[in-house]
Amino acid sequence: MAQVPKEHVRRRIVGAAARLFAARGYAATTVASVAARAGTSTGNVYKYFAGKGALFDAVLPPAFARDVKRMTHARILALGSARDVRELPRDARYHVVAGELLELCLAHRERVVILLARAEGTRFARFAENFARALVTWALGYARRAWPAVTHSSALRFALASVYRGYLRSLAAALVSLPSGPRARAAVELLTTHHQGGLAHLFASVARSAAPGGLGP
Amino acid sequence: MAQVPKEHVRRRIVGAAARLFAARGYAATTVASVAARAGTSTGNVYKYFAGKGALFDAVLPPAFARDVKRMTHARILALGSARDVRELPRDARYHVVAGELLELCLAHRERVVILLARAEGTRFARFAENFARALVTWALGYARRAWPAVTHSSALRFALASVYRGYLRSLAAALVSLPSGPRARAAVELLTTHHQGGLAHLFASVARSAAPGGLGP
Amino acid sequence: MAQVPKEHVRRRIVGAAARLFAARGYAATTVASVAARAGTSTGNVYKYFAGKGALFDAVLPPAFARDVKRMTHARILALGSARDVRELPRDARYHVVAGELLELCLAHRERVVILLARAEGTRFARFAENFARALVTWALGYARRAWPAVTHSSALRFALASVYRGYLRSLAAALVSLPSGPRARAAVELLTTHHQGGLAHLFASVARSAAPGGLGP
Amino acid sequence: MAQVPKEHVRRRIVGAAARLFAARGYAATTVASVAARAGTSTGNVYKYFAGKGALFDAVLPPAFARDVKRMTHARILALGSARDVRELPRDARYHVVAGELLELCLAHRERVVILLARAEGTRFARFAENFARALVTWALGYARRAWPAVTHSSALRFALASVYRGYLRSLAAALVSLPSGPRARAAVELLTTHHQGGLAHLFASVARSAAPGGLGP
DNA sequence: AATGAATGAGATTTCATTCAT
DNA sequence: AATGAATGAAATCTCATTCAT
Repeated sequence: MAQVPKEHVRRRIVGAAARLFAARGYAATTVASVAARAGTSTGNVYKYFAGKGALFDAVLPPAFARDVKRMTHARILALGSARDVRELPRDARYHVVAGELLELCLAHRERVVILLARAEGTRFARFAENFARALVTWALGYARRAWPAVTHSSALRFALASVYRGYLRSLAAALVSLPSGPRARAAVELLTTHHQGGLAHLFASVARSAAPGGLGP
Repeated sequence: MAQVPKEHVRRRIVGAAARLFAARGYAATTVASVAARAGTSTGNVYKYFAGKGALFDAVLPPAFARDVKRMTHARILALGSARDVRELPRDARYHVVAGELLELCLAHRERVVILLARAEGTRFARFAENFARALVTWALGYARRAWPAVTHSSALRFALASVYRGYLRSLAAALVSLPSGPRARAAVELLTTHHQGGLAHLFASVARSAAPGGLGP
Repeated sequence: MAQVPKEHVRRRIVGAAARLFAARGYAATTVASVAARAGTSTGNVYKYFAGKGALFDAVLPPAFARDVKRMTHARILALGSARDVRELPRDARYHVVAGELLELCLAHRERVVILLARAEGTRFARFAENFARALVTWALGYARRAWPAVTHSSALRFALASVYRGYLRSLAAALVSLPSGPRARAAVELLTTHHQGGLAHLFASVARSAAPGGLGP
Repeated sequence: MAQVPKEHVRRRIVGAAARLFAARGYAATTVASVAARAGTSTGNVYKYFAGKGALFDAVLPPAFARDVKRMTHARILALGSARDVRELPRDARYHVVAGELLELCLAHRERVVILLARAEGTRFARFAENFARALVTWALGYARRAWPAVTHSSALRFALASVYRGYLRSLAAALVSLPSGPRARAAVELLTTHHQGGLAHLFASVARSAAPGGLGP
């Protein structure tokens, strides 16, 4: 009666792959280990997926990457020229967009980690890098509005790219390491506080044309 | 090849391995590619090193990891309870220690990158993670002195760990991507500005027991 | 599926297998593809046949191979010592036998193709080769009657074997490629004209003990 | 000292592959069996060839197929409108061209077999088919000159294609089965006698618009 | 000491065959 | 009887490691 590949098994395989890809990376994960964790045989994985690549596509559909990129851009645009999020009204578009992005990430923890940090060997190997570059452009656009005195050195571009990559990875790590929703949410808020506080301090620092100076540990 | 002194060949192999491990990661680097880049043969690599693992140990001696850890700890301790680095006198111990750490990283770019971001498949696979955990402990110790009102939730511990991992990775990326010393230095300063500004904002935010609020893009 | 009589399903499977074996060869045909084309499941194929080998036996029973061999031999014997088929009377035994062989081949196109050209991997892998060898013996027997001057060199034996293999394969190709009966018949006649004309020329040439000389492109 | 992959081993591998491909076909030959027959290991084959496909390319370079095609065409063109090769003078271009083609085939026995009959699974899978089609066109061009009364039915085209495929295969078989040069030469001459005699008979038969009639066994 | 050819274990993928439903 | 998911052996290919020269 099994006319269709059992959705149950399929989900187990995708789930096992997502966990292993997120933990060890795509290249370092063997199909055999995915099968074992999914409680099936290596050969059977190929009943459901044409190959390791197709399995990856099932774990991380290309559309997902586009969504993450689009929503992140939207969040930056929604800031307008506000220097501090707290200036914005409770019902500002920013809060809606930021909330949606957070929900997306919470709902797809492993995917986010894989996309941002474990995609070695896949078409997304350079995604985090390219994404960070896009974020820099968007962030500098924001800086032009909110901190007009900021000058755009190549070191600044580089630092911003790193900062964003780190922020993204941190979000990914929080999502995958904290299984409970509320704790993950709390961590994401703290990370965002740090990230945005750091950027404000960085832009202020650069705007003063002063030598940058640190504030903490 | 009797013209080439033994030590010279050894250094060439270690150098080639360092570059390739830093660029592609340990697991994705083949011994053959190391030999080719070092201008020797695969077989000869095994005359100098017992195996790929031993080659890795030569590239990244355990002592190096300890040094990075120790010096980073020293830098945090040297902050004392200063909330802003700019409060400290020009000749404060902090500046000495921070300078030394920076020099160490600049002098061993590839090692730092490998240690923090390309150690998949080696004994240091989890180093960055563990290191970040230690940093959290030290950072919370600092927070107790500088921001006594800060409470230690597990979400805070987690966020701090992520923040540090991101900071370390960013430093690593700057070191490996910016070959010129001055540009690397500039980027490292900007990254540190962001990092410390973010932490100050984070601790202040937590200390106010207020909901955390962002400041930037 | 209780509506479908057992024998009906069996025939569908054998038919699908025959078509696929003839088109791609035994080895290159998967049981799954046979099942799919037969409109049933792989598992069910094994309800009717013990394995892929048994399925092949059903498609091409050993008796069929014997029939082809016997009738071909009969056709040669029926020639007697006639050098040209046109010498024979309309109602000569030869015409009966040749007609029967043609009908057999037309009625079992796929089987003939498989037997002569697509049996790689089966017990009939060398059938065409052995058959051709037998044909050579029979043809030399005929030559002794019709062209007594012909001498039996090993090169002649070999050439005859090849000629027969080619002729058989050509028949097979005509049978499988030309679905319409009349066109297949026309092609078979042309092939036979070529084949017999070629043999007559060959024997005449050898009988003259002259260096063989060609006549066409 | 072994700066270059040993030509000796390379030749052994190519030789073993040529023999096995010719005997069993490309698809049915495993790399392991090639290695075993070459007296080396599976893995080592990949030191010399990028993969099974590259090994095939080494056994049968694409240029070889072009040569066979070109020279065969030249042989037909060199016939002009002669109905019988024996009409041509001893020093006619035809004899030169035919001799060259024969030498090529004798020098590359296995290649010819593989090209014409054992290329399943390679880019040459349909070579024999396409080649035969080209030969038909050339042969009909010749027929227009030498036998102007011949009409071109589709059955004739088909029969000619089969005849040529058979002829080519026969040549291939002669080349690979008869190790001694003189015997192979003798067989090839007999095959050509049969082939050309058959064609002459066939064209004459069609030209008479009479029902085709056979002449032999 | 140096070379690079050779080895063999392990990864991905295919498919004949089995088995639970 | 029928289904198609599951299995596992075998094929292609990669690469750390060894070995003859």
